[in-house]
Amino acid sequence: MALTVLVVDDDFRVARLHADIVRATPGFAEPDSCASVAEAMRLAARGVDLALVDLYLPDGSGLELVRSLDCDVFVLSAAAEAGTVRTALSRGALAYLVKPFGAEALSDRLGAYRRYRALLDGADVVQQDAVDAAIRVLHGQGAGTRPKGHSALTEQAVAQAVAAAGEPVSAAEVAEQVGISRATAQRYLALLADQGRLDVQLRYGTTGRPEHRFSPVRAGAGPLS
Amino acid sequence: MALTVLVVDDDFRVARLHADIVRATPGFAEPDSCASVAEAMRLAARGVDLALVDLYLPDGSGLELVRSLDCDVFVLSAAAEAGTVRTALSRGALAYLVKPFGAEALSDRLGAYRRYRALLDGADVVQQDAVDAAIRVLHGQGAGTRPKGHSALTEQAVAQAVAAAGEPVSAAEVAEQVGISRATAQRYLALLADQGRLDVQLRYGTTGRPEHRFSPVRAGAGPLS
DNA sequence: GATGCCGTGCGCACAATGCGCAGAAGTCGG
DNA sequence: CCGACTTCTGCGCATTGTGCGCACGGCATC
Repeated sequence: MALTVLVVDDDFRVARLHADIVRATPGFAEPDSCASVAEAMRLAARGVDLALVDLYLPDGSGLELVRSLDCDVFVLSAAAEAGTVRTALSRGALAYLVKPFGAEALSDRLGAYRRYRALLDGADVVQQDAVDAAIRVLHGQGAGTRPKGHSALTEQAVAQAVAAAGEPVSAAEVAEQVGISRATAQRYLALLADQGRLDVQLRYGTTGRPEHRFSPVRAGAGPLS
Repeated sequence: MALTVLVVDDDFRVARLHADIVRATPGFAEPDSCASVAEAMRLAARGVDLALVDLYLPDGSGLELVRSLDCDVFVLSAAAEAGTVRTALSRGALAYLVKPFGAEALSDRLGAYRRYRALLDGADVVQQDAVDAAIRVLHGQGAGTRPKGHSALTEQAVAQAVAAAGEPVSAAEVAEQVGISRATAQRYLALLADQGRLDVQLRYGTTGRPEHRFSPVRAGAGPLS
């Protein structure tokens, strides 16, 4: 039985992006989308397995919605205050993704959620082992499969350097920032771009090969220019 | 700052047992106890970090209490129906322990909760990797007992060597300090890092695989004992 | 004394990095 | 339009460190 998902985001482009990811993930039905607390409550009342909730909503608090919904919830939000994260988890969010994130990050967690449901739905009564296993499945290696020659720590450092830069940066600049070689920075930046997590622009105007400049993919609120 | 805990169980013997476990776990204040939903709401309103909630309560549903409480919640219950587990987690339970369980099971999870709080309280704004790390600390390996092939004495010696170093250290340095092999030091350091007790940095700059360097996790506001 | 389990060390496969360079991808001038 | 030149990217290879399977010693149990 395919799992039903409701995408709750007031930016229709973002909602569509997330719906596309759900659609592309095996085991999930065609997702619904809506843009407000009121509409989310109405659609969820029809029965839905999982809601993907942005915390910034026009008619109320996403955090309050997390508490009010009777279905499972993932929070997908640009809000990265530690207190917000804790409150969301405390109110029942089973996952918290900080925007911007790559399609694979969400897809992986959807896959993990499906396995979590399979473990708990497969039995009427569970032992402690099964409870622990289900929770671990849900929260296990959520990071995407990484090719050989790439380390999780270096990938994080590179992604953070780009995010912190506030403007497009070159491989050389990231290399200096992180303390790695230009070639290694280049490899990671290319990987992140391939995963859809970074945008690439070319800087023309000087002699020689144009420089690749990298910036975070914008999936947050506000119009894209 | 010691974390405050409220034990909610209508069996006073069980409540006392759980309170004793909390009392015996470092980093927690003298716990409060109560035996009903009404009393739990009243005591929690004064501010409490964590409630340990039994689902069978005389004046109402423990599951409803989980949703209503504004603090973090662990469910400790003999109720082992899969649907109940899912509902509890969906309503915000950060952990679910099926009665009867050993003192160590609860004590380990309290320790994991403390590290989870330290990770999230230690920063105003967090990155995705910090969110993931905090969740892993709460639900991952760190939540359980020590795996096979690890001794408490060695673990302690390794942790002390890192604490005493005053700067990030490599596995080879810890091995030399403690008098164990590099591979064994590596195993313990990796475990402690997975448990959220140590930070890992990579030392770049030479050809070959970068060296993992370990240091104590920077605690959040207030000293952890 | 035999057996099984636990924790450790050993040794090695391989993961992840930097180096250096070939060549890709531009600009510029004739 | 084309060749020369510049600047940058991508990649093969050597290097260094990690992670893991397995053997072994010690100890507890029968």
